Amino acid sequence: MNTVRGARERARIEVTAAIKDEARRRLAAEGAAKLSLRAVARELGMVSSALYRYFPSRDELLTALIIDAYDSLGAAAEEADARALAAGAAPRDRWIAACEAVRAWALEHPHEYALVYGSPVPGYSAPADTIGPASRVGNVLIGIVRAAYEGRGLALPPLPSALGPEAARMTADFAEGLPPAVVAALVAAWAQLAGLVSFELFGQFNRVVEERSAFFTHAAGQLAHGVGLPAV
Amino acid sequence: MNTVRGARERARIEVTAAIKDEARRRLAAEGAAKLSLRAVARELGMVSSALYRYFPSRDELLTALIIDAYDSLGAAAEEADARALAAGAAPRDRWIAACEAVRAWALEHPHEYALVYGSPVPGYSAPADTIGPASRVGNVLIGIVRAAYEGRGLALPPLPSALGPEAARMTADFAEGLPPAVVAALVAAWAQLAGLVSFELFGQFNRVVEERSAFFTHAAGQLAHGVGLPAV
DNA sequence: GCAAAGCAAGAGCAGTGCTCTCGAAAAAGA
DNA sequence: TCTTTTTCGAGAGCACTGCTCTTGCTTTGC
Repeated sequence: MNTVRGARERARIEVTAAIKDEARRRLAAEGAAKLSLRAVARELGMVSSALYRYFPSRDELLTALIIDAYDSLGAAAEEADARALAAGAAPRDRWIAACEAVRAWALEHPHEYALVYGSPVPGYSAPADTIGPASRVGNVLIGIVRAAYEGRGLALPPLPSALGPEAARMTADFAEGLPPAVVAALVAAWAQLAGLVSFELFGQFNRVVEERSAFFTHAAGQLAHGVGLPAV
Repeated sequence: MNTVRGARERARIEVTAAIKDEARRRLAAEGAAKLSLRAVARELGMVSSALYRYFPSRDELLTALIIDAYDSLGAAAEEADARALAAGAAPRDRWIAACEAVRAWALEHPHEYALVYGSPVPGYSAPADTIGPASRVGNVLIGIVRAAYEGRGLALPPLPSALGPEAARMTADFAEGLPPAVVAALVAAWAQLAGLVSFELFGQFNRVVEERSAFFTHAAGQLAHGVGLPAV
């Protein structure tokens, strides 16, 4: 099923890719709000109605870009962790490396980051095709913590009883084998990481934090501590 | 300067308020992306060009809504903290109360929250009139930590030396008297709080966290611990 | 009482997302 | 190989957007 049938099918794949590329270019230049199908079509030398053969609506185009962005961000985190692992880094340093990779990717692709972690029109529920790519960053973090845990265990204060069942469910769902308290801390740390990156990217740190890079590294270390990663 | 001069000035104030109210209504109903000046004008029985006498552009209208949202959110946090304080709550419980007030406000006004803490078109720098209202929530958090510090001091691990000058500058800028390590942790916690709320609001916790409320309270407690607030 | 300023209305421009129809080209079936 | 079906690009068109400019009317300040 991997073979491309005919010239038509091949052309379709190429045109679809060209549309996404051009859309990504315009996204990087002007942001999601000003991304217009007509402008993309114009730049590609086609008429706007022709574009609807490839994407049924502007939102569908954006969804495609979102999936690609999740994948790109996830890959960046995975690669950074793999590099740290190959260099023999301790779990805490792998964690920080992964966090810094997320931040670096976000700074390089601010509008794409905003697309995935900014405000996706509250109330909007992401289509199912996004949930796989969306979890890649989370999985990297889980993997790091799991490696640390399997090495020598992790010391974390016990969960309040109100959260016991919920943490157990989360553990069963996507982090089997880890202590529930660690999983709960992990999910929170994931959200907090995004908060740090978003604040820097969206200007909330203007006039507040100047040494962004050093500050972020320190905060990432705090997050590592929060999920129980030992300082050494 | 508080007296309203004539009927014209009074009318101007009323119309301006009516425009903002209607815009807020449409914002809550459909989100910022679909907020249209023409629709607001239509609903108010005026023609779209008339609206430009009150707001020079759509972005200016949104900026006005942003300022109001910051103020409303800040007031909610301040009130929650004042209530907790009046009830004799310990700093940690005041902290959690303030965090929960932020979350509750966000859940009640999702689109307005998205307007201020979502993606404000990266690269856009907030106009100066927003920085006052924007810092109200931060000031609440600072006040709580300050009360705890002045009571009995706070134990926090020392800062890495790379962050010393930056933390000292932040301390001098908006949290005079607190230990720099606490101020750095405070700023990070503020961003992390927003990350937690944003993730819940923007659907990132779909299929991940179910018991949102209990989870948030637990995470807020972790944040309190991170800034050094004692558990008792 | 009168000139100046403030205001609403309307027309108009350039742009948008999206739909529909039509003719040409490619693919599939006979 | 010839015919039918599917796929595609182009163009016109609809309803909408932000925004500007001009035209009169009303309120204000002198």
